[in-house]
Amino acid sequence: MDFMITEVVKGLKQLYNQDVEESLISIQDTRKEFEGQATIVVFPFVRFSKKSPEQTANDLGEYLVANLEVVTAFNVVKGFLNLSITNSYWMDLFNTDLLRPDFGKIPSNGKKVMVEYSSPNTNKPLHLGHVRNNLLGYSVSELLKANGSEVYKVNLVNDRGIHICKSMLAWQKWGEQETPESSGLKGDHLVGKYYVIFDKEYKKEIEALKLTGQTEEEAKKNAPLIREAQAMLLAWENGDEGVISLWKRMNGWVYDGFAVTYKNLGVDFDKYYYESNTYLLGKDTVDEGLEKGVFFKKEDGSVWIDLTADGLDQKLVLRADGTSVYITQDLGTAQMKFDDFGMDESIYVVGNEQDYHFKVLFLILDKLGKSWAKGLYHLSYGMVDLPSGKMKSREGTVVDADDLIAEMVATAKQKTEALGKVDNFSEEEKESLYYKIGMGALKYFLLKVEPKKRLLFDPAESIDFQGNTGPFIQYTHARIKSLLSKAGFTAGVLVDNQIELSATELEMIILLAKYPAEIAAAAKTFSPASLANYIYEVAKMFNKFYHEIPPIVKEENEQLKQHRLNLSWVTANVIKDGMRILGIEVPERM
RNA sequence: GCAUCCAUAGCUCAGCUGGAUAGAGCAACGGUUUUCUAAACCGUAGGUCAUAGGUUCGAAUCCUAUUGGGUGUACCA
Repeated sequence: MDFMITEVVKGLKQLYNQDVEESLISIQDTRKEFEGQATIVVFPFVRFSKKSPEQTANDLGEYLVANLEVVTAFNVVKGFLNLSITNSYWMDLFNTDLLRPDFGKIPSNGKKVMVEYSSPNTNKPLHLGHVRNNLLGYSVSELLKANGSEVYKVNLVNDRGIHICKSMLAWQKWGEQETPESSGLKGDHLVGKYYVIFDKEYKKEIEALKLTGQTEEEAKKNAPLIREAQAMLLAWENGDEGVISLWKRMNGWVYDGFAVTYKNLGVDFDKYYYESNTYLLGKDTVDEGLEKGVFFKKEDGSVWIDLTADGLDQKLVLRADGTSVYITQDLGTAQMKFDDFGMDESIYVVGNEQDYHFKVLFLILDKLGKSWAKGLYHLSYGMVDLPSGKMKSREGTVVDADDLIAEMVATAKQKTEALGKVDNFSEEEKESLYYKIGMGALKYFLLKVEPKKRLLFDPAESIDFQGNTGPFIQYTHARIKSLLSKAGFTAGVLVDNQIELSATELEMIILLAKYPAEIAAAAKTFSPASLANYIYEVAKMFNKFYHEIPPIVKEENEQLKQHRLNLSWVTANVIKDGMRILGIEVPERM
């Protein structure tokens, strides 16, 4: 439609002798109730046309009909100029653009982007909140790749700290040498079990201390368990061999467990970073900031930054004893990541409870004069809520990722079997299909919602297989595949551009043609959700088309048959490719 | 208190840089299968876009205030 904008600019120049920015011209789809396919809003032009909106639209309409061959007619409704465009224009577009095997592939834009996501703690298994993070991180990565960027996916593992020591200590005390092998538990679940035990015992100690007259706060500080955990952390930092080897052993169990969950989720990483390696970073950056006068030192030796002029608070960046806080290592890690990859943009996929932290982090890096600071972006997403309230991992009231996956696959199995369409599938094919459908439902459900919005997850009712869902889209794809094979479709056969198009066929071409623009728009806003909703539109449109025309397989007019198959083929390609970006597989049959 | 995000149909969500009569799905009700997969399609019903102002030819969209909710405001990570 770019040629249309160019022509409108020329027309306005000729009609009213006015130069107009292209951005002032908005071309949109004509609403169904009116004649035409493209609509130009003329209100912005009346200022210089000095005529009524209707008259202005008429002038422009006449100009376009006279000067553009593809525009055959126009009508004016209020300030809206509706243009009728020849079918052959759309057919040419379809033939030369959409039918190309590489339709939807966007050439490289030369940008390097890092996406950091997942970032789990190694003291407990992954839960539903992590699932949202992982799916978002993975699909945003794929989205940016599809838009022509070079993407590095990294996972910064939080493998040290007091919370890790809690699991370790509890295992030491009550674990009786239990291992994943001896217990049959997945490694991350085993470790998580001891994290919960720690919390339970810790709470008991607090209650006991409160009975002796201590306040809640004192009791929390003085409980023997927490003191032991702190001592363990200190020993760890001092390189105590016993603690380190226990740490390695238990972390190993967790990684084995995570590997399984990641595989099931279909996510992967180009590089892992570990906080046990990065937690001392950032002190150089602090020195740098002091030199540049960005930071200042208080009498006690602690280092701060004053952000009150930016509407934020004073923020500690280094303790008086010289040890790091959270933001210290994030400053150092940001520098290290840039030194490693030299990326133009860096996306942090982290929940919205850390909005403030990242605001501060990016602001500090900018004040330090880091040229790359403007390429940093916090992809913030809302929490996943349950009808019963919040998930609390310490209390074990979470929706566990592995349980959820298993449940989804089981539901897919049950629903598929009830439909009785898989009788001629092998056992292996069945298992693979149930997995694809179950995960498709889960992934689509989580991804179709705008990241920054909170998401309500009702295990009993939320996951559906009808309507705007993953399986609906998968089903549409499978249906097209079945159609193409029954009809003996060959790709790459062009149909004469004079062929008659139905209203739905025309709508489909227009919708499908938007695919590359949809990818670009979704990439720009880091939002898989908009792409997900677009794919749904495509699938819905196909189903409508499929129902309102007679069976294609039996169509005797070869041109018509080939054209309808072409249309189906492009639809299937767009669905498959779009779903791939979302990290969702589409089966060939279901 | 301050900061920040959110509020659209009974429920879950769309609604692009302001554009025409605000759209889907689920749930409810009715219909469609001797023809390519009915996990589909068609129809009915369902709305004061939280409230009140403002800007504009035009506001769900932008601005201000108010209400309700989430999150943050740690020398935790």
